[in-house]
Order: sequence, then C-alpha cells, then structure tokens
Amino acid sequence: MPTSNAPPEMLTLDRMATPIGTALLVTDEQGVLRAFNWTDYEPAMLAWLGCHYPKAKLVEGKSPPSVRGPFEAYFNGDAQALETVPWKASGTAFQLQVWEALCTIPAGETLSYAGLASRIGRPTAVRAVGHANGANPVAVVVPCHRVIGIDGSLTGYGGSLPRKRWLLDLEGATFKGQLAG
Amino acid sequence: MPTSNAPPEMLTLDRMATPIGTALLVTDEQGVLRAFNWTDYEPAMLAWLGCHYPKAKLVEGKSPPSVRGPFEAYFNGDAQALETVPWKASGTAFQLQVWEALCTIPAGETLSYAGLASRIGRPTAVRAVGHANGANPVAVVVPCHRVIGIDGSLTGYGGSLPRKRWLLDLEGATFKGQLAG
DNA sequence: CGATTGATGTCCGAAAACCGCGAGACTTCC
DNA sequence: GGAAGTCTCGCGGTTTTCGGACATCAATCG
Repeated sequence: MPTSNAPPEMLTLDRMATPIGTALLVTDEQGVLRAFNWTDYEPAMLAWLGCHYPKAKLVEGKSPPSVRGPFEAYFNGDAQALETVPWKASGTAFQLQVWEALCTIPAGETLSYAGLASRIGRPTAVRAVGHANGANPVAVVVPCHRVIGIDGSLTGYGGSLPRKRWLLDLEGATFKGQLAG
Repeated sequence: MPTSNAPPEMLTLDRMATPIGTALLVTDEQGVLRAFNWTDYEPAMLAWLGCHYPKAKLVEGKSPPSVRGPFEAYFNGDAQALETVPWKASGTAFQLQVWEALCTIPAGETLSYAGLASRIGRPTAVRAVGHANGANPVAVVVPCHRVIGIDGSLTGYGGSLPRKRWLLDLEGATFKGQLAG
C-alpha cells in the first residue's frame, strides 16, 4: 500500500465531549490524526491548519473508530489507549525530533524539559525544547503534557494548566501542587 | 478546459543557442514559459526555480514548438515573434502589475522607468519599478529590456548591458550610446 | 537565598539596507 | 552660454537583519 507523503486534500473535523471541554479531532483521508485541540482554541487551530495544509478542504464529520475509539477509552480512564492512534505532524526537523521523543514518555510518568533536551542529544537546548513542545499540533496523543519543570511544577501548557493537571491525574502521574489523597 | 492554477509538478529545461549566448527555456506541463535566462546565470536560475516551485521536478528536454518556434524566429530577426508565447510568472502583486505593463511596450519602442511607473498609476514608485523589473523571471518575452533611463541611456540589465543593447538593436529601437549607422 | 546571566531554536515584528531612478543644484570644459 | 558630467537626496517595494519573547535550567555572585 503506497502511503503518500503528499499533503492531505481533505481533512475531517470531529467534535468530542470530554470532562475538560469539547475536543477537536482533525483526521486526514487515511484516518491519521493531524491536529488535536479544544474548542476554546478553535480559531487558532483553524488558522494553523490553513497555514500548514493550505490546499486541504476541511469538512465536519466523524473521525474513524480507530481514532475516536481510543480517545473515548482514554477519557474513560484508559491511560494507554492513545498509544495506538496514528498521527502525523508538520514542523521543522528539530520539532519533529522533539515530538517523537515525547512519545517515549510512558503514561503515568513525567520528564523535565532538561531531561527531554538530553534525550534528543542536545542537553543545552532546553528553552528550544520547551518552545517546540508548545508547537505540538497533536496534543495529548503526543504527550507534551508529561513534560514538567525540573522541580516537579507544571510550568506551562498550551491547553491551560488545569487541563495539564487533569491529564496527569488521569494518568496517575505525580507532580508538585497535586491534591493530596 | 480547466486550467489549473496549482504550481507545476514538472518543468522542462531546454537549451537554445543564440547570437548572444546559450539560452535556457523552462516550460511547464502545459507548455507555458515559466523562466528564461542565459547559461551564465544558470545557478541563479536553478535556485530561483527551487525557491518558487519547490515541488517541481526539473528535467532536461525540448520545449514545445509553440515556445521554441517563436524564440528561433525572434533571434532570426522577427522582433514581434515572442508576443504569442504563453508565460506565467510567480511574484508579488506589485511585480505582476509591473510585468504586465511591460508587455504593453511594443517591439522597437522603449519607455523610461518613470514612464512605466506612471503607467501603472504609481508615478513616484520609480525605483521600486526598477527593482521589480529586475526580478522578471521570463526575460525577453516580458520585455524588461525595453525600459531605459529617462535620458535614453541603458542604465542596467540583469542579463548584462551588451545583451540589452543587442536586443534593442534587433528590435530597431533607438537609444543613447547606439552605434551610428 | 534572591537576582542575574548564558545557552538554544523558532517565530514575529520593526527597522534598516538595498537598488536596473530621476530631479535639481553645481561644476567643468570648451 | 551651454552641454555634459557629478553629487545629493527622496522615492517605495522587497529583502535582510536584528532583537525580543518564549511552556527552562544551572551556574554565579552578592
């Protein structure tokens, strides 16, 4: 099966209710996840899509079960469910390197920005890693929320810190500022 | 016939001997001229192609007769021959405006930079017009060589001044510094 | 212990430089 | 005189450069 590297011609936008807001799932013709976000960032996401996939038509519709299913399982508490979701991201070589490294952090664990920087062989590029982290278009599936400050504090998250806290709680990770019990 | 506005996927590079050097003709799948230059600027032209048509594959081959024929006629002395050659250029709105205005200068005539600026409705944008003139990717067909200083001197030409002089001579234009007779 | 600084990739906006010009003021040299 | 050259400056789109801001962290210095 010849997997095309050409940019997608059509993208499907699905909406899914979650405990932390309505999620937006964007998949291509092959059912590969191309973008993920929450509705409060919908304009920004649409702009990003227009910039990175200028020729793609965006239509509303359901994502395939191979994508939608794992998301439903995840938000029902199955922290590993998203590992099977196929994704493809558009970015610079450095960003792709960071995003792939993110996927090596298992659910339930966390890593510091410095640790992530070391893991891609550039121990000093800490801030650059943080920036690349924030540019991740397929949040949650590429688990940028598992990166926290070296002292265990949550520092930042594009989808708002409460969501980062909620996701890490669901995955059973430990971090600073966590509610006791 | 649906004429696609999409960037070309394949470009054909042809070489043609002329009295002023070997010319490079670049045409797309529809036989539309996309670039023209001389071999002494080949690296620069290839770089330009790579920048403006990043996805196009460049192959050596003959241009279609609808392009090659007029060029041969032109260099044999038929000054009007190139008016039928289809061309398409990639540039800013301002540049496109300048390049189309250039095509209103008939063979055998010249126009000053200031005159060209007035003709597009921006009488003070003289240097900008000169700059856009120099960025013309389809030289000779879009006759940027017919623009000269207000005092009749040749000023500049991307393909070197001797070529500008030769082209204007072929077209029967008058200008400063012309050989008597 | 608090404040400061340096390293790093990417993006973005502002600012400056670049010119295939032309007009006007001056100088030169018959 | 005056024709032709030189200098200076303003013009404006494009390109290049530069500086700051960041989802950080460790080292340094009072």
